[in-house]
Amino acid sequence: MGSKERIQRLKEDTRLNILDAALEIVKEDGWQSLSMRKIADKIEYTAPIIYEYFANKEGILLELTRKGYIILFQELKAAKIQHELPQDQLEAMWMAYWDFAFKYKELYQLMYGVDMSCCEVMKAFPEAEATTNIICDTIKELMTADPVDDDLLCRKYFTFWSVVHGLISINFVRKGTDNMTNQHILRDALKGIIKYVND
Amino acid sequence: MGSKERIQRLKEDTRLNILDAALEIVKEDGWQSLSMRKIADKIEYTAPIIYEYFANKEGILLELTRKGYIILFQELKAAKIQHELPQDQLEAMWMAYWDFAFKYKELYQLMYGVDMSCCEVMKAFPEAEATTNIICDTIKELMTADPVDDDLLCRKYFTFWSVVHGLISINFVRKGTDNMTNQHILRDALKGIIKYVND
DNA sequence: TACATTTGCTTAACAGTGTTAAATTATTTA
DNA sequence: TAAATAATTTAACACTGTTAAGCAAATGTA
Repeated sequence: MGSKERIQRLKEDTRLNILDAALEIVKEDGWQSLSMRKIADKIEYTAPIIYEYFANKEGILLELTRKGYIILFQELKAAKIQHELPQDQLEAMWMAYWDFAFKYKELYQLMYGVDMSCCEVMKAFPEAEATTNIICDTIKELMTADPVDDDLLCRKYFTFWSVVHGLISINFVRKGTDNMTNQHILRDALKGIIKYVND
Repeated sequence: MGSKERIQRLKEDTRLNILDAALEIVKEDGWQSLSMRKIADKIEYTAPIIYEYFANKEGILLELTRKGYIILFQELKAAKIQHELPQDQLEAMWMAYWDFAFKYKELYQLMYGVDMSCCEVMKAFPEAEATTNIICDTIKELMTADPVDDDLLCRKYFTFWSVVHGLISINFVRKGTDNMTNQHILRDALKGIIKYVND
């Protein structure tokens, strides 16, 4: 009677199907177009069964947000271990962050969109904190002061984040500008901040 | 028979009332909560009459966006004329931009929100272009090369914008951090960019 | 003044949204 | 096979934006 586990596996399957379907719809027609009935259509069920897998629509969005942070963290990690020096690691990680934003545009919009309640998400998800930490750790290594001022570290992280996020936002909004130019701006800006990380 | 004009004035009045009501609702409960029926309630009418003043809901949002750009431009102008040197003007203008974002938080969200179709708005509104121009003009004055490379100018403007917008986004999301600290970060970052505007 | 016309506004309706409760069907258990 | 349980759907509610039809009051015309 291992059918219990088989059923459990099937349920886990449709749970993932729901998330996949949701992301697919968003990729096709944007976040605004996402609806419970459309998801149900895609997985060939009716809307109410989704509520057996998620508390509500926000539950789905939250899970996708979590998924986004997990992917982002992996990409940051992969970028980091390819370099030795902290300054190189830092640059590589922010470039990876940049790449993530465009490779998983929809997830990035969900994670950092103005309309979303990122504030609560940050606290709720260890995954979100992990991405912050892996970067802050590297900045810390780069800072010469001992002990490192946590407040200053935080400010440095914000400076990085704002520059990169700002550039990404600009790119989402103004699709006209070619990606190469902006990547150039980004790299220049990063080098500048890294250079003056101790001031 | 000046009643024609009186009626015209009344119509213009309710048009403005609709915009005011919309903004008020958003201030109270956020953009997500804004609905045609709520607007109608506030101006003591029923929903369909709104369509006599605006094509649809997006028409209202577009008009509010326009309003936002008009205000922003005025604030930038006011900041600019209080200084002589271009570098001081530039810093003052970006600080004014920062202040605008928080003073008119809802309008800023509408103007630069990720979900909005800013791309078309930028082209459609002369008001949006005016704000870009007043800043670009000042950057131009600061650039020593003659003739100024338009592409480089554009990149410089983007650098500024991304830093400021990024910091503002962070502040909207992480309300915990105190405003003073971030304003300090902003001023530092601005001075840095201004210093290295010719490289 | 009496009738016709236009205007202002509302009610009703449609298609869509998220969500819940009841009804139904299928599956498993005894 | 009958009872119990699980899986799934249908129906409904309260919303959303938006449109068409209807009504009532103001206006123009004779």
